[in-house]
Amino acid sequence: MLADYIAQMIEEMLNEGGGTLELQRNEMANRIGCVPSQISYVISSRFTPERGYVIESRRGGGGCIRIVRKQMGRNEYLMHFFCAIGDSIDEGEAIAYLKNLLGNGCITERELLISAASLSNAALSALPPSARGRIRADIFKQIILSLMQSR
Amino acid sequence: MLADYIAQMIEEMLNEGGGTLELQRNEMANRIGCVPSQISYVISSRFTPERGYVIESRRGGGGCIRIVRKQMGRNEYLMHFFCAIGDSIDEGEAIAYLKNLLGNGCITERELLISAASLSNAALSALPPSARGRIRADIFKQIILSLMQSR
DNA sequence: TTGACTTTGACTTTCTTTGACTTTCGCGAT
DNA sequence: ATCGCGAAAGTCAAAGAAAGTCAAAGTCAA
Repeated sequence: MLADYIAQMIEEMLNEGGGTLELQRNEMANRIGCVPSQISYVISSRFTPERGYVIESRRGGGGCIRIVRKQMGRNEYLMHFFCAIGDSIDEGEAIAYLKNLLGNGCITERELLISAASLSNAALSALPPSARGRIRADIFKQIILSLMQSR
Repeated sequence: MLADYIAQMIEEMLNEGGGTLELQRNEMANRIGCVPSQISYVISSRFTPERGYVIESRRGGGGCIRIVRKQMGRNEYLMHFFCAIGDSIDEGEAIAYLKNLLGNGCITERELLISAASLSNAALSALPPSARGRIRADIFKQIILSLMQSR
């Protein structure tokens, strides 16, 4: 299958590059002989943050896509929280989780403050209260994913 | 890419000059071998006030462009951002701000990642796109307030 | 047969490059 | 003083170069 072939190709390039890689979508699609969006598809379906990859890109002339593989470690722990959050969470519960993460050395005091600020009712005050839990859960999950990616 | 090359060049000259720099647009374009407006483009796209640069210029004979990298006190700096955010902000702009904060030592790499996660479209995907800018601005402001409190 | 995963391509958005045209400034001639 | 000229820099829009998005169509296994 094409997608798997491309994924394997990217994997190899990542190995050569010691875990990082910059590619040009059009150029690569050309070499392989597929449409450019196929490359996008492979990256978005296989090289996700959940699987430990960080993706950045730039459009326009000289644009490129950069893939970085982060090595997993104490990330099962974070994944546990990720799952525990569920579809919705209130501010108090979120702060309890953050304190837990602080206690386990997953985040620093300042990181807790920043996260708590992002998840606060103050930050979400423009939303109807009924919508906040849902959005807060989404934000919290993104934060945890970012923690899994860093260091 | 040309623009990046020029930007890097300016950055170096800025370092040599201890944070200030005067250049002549035509003369520089000539040296590089590009059209003069390319210099203007680089300056307006990369050396913006949002990123902490002040630009002045003089036209006419012997005219020049002067670029100053300004450093501010931490809280003053943070307040500047707080105001700059406005009522609404998109993800790209928010990330540019965060990178600036990182560059000025106001936040760490990990704190950038956490903040970027909170402000990402992914985190706000449950909201209609038209509402995201507004909420993102609120969250960003709360984050900045939390930074002003800590340390 | 259905549902998840792939493949494709048309269309959109973002960033870059270029050049024509405008505005401003300093200076020398009047 | 001031007028006019030439030397800058500013502005803007068109064209070009990538990457992103999305939905329709295809494939394949349960």
